[in-house]
Amino acid sequence: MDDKPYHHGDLRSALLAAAEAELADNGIEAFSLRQVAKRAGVSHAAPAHHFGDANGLLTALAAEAYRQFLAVQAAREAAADPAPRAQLVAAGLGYIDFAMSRPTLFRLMFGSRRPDYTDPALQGAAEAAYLHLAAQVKAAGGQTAADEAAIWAQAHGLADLLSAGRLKALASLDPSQRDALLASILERSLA
Amino acid sequence: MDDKPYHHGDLRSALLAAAEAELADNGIEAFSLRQVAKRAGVSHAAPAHHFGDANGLLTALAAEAYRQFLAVQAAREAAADPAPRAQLVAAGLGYIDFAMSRPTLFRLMFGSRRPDYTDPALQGAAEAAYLHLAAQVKAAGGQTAADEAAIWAQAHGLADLLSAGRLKALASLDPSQRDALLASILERSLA
DNA sequence: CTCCTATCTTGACGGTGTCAGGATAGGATG
DNA sequence: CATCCTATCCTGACACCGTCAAGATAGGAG
Repeated sequence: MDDKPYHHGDLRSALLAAAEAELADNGIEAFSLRQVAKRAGVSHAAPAHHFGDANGLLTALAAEAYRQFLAVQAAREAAADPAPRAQLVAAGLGYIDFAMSRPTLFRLMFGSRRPDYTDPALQGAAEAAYLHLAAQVKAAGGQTAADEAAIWAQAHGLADLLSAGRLKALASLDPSQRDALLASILERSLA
Repeated sequence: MDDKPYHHGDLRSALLAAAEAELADNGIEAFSLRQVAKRAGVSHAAPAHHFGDANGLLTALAAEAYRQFLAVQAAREAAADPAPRAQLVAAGLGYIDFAMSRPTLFRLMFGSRRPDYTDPALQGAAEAAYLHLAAQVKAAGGQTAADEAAIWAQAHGLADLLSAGRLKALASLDPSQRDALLASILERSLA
């Protein structure tokens, strides 16, 4: 039984984990800073010192989410054919995989204005994810802004619709079948 | 100067308009039912009788938004080449046009869980928009679920990223140039 | 041992959504 | 025309929320 020392030790990490769990349970609409504090076993005003305000917590969580977002894509790429086009498709599949397995985090990253994108940490993490995609597009032979927009929007659209449960035909497939179909769709957007 | 009669006359419509304005001004995160009531010049509890609760108002607003969403697409189609593939591209451009000109409504429709999709009115309006797209895809020669998903996700991804301001390269173009580029991207997703 | 600073708690404030109960208007019924 | 009746709208209350100010505590620096 953990007694509760006055000083938590690593409250910042605990609050981030509690926030992610709270977000997954109740959705971003019902997000409550006080509930997060209660889940972490701490008073309602404790988060203020680490994150400033509620949006500050969500900003830090979004930054961490962008890092995991990139990690999922990198893991997919490492397991895929090293040919540039195959790597780009693998990145797209990772993009979609993240959205489907962590839908509320994905929505926090792309569908909410609560995170503060002027925050250097978040801006850096989001920029890193974007630059990775841009580099993949260039390596695969893409040269124009249209090439970049096409593949990005294709992956993003699939990710957003699937994570929201709006593509029932694809959502009901086995992961392997679905990946094959998604890969074929992603390849359509390569010039 | 409008005096305020006890009975408003058409409070329901006035509240929907006020809600849309409030949404456009402050975003969905800061949406407040009391602010909407104040903007409509009515007490804070007046909306309850017409919409039940706050999500009820947003549900009705989302249903109306889906109708306008479809109307924008239809207007684009009417002004375009009647060939099936051109019609489908025109619908996609209307999809994106709506998202860029009414970003908060678009986010309400696709990026929020506050509207209640078990509501018959909303379900019907959203279904109508989907069926229109499906019919366009079929008319243009699409046969598989992949064809439908590909064009839908392409349009949706472009719409979502553009309305969120994440595709700066495309957002800075003239509308006519942008439409031409978007059309070429949409056509990539046609098998 | 003492102080000092970061950390956490308690208490308060205005704002929010929702519910209960009362006031009003305008049409339907007699 | 008079009466009722129901939809419409208001007032007041409640619990919850985010944020701020002030106090309590811990653990290291000197």
